Amino acid sequence: MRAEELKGHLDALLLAALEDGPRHGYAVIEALRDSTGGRLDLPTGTIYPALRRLEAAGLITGSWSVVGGRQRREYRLTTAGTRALSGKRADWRDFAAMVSAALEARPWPNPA
Amino acid sequence: MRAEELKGHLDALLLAALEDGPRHGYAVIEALRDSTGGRLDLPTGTIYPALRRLEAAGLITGSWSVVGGRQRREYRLTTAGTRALSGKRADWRDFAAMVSAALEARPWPNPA
DNA sequence: TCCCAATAGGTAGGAACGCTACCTATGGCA
DNA sequence: TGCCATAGGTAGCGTTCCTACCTATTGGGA
Repeated sequence: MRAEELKGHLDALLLAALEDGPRHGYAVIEALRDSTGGRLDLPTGTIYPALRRLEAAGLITGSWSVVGGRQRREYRLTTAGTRALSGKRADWRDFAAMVSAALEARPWPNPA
Repeated sequence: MRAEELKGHLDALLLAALEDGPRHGYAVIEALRDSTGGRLDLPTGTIYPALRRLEAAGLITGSWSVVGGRQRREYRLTTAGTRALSGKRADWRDFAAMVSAALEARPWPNPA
């Protein structure tokens, strides 16, 4: 599945992927792929700018490390990020309920 | 609720609002407001361009009429629009399931 | 030995889409 | 008379995600 429709929800997914421990960008991609059964396979050009955006917003912090000769930038949630995640989870539930209601609604229930 | 996160899903909502009969733009806004309990209150600057986009795509057709001295442009689903709606409903369900999975996932299930 | 795939990071530029802020017009009410 | 609700519309902006690139290391296969 393409992520064209993700607009506005990607941040929540990234924060959720970092919830259980620090990860570097490439591992975030794999985590999202795994947690969605392969349906969500995001390109690096989506992930890396998004992580920098979240870092600039103070929701995550990144630090460089070197593993096996390769540079890694590991990100972890900040306190603000943890708070933002729970807010975004609630937003998602509201949003999903709203869209489902509008999509499934019978607009002319013909009240008795 | 703002519709900032609607990107990509607005079309489905508009088509759904037209599913039970033709409506003009203003009535579409009211239908969405009603079917979501007032949570989704979209501005005209969102609705009118979107309806024209759907018309250009052949998913709805519009026709002018005059009601009470006011011009109205009534839109109705085309056959392609009906087909697109059921496709978009399925897309929404897949998308919602995917995001929910990723948001609620326990990425470290610590397999036995 | 050389090249490619996988892993890991990144940028530049563009397209899509919804929003804000406007504008026009009618009918009815204060 | 002026304003609000109804009804249609446009221009331009900002955000965000995508495509298409680029660099670099490690390890395996030809």
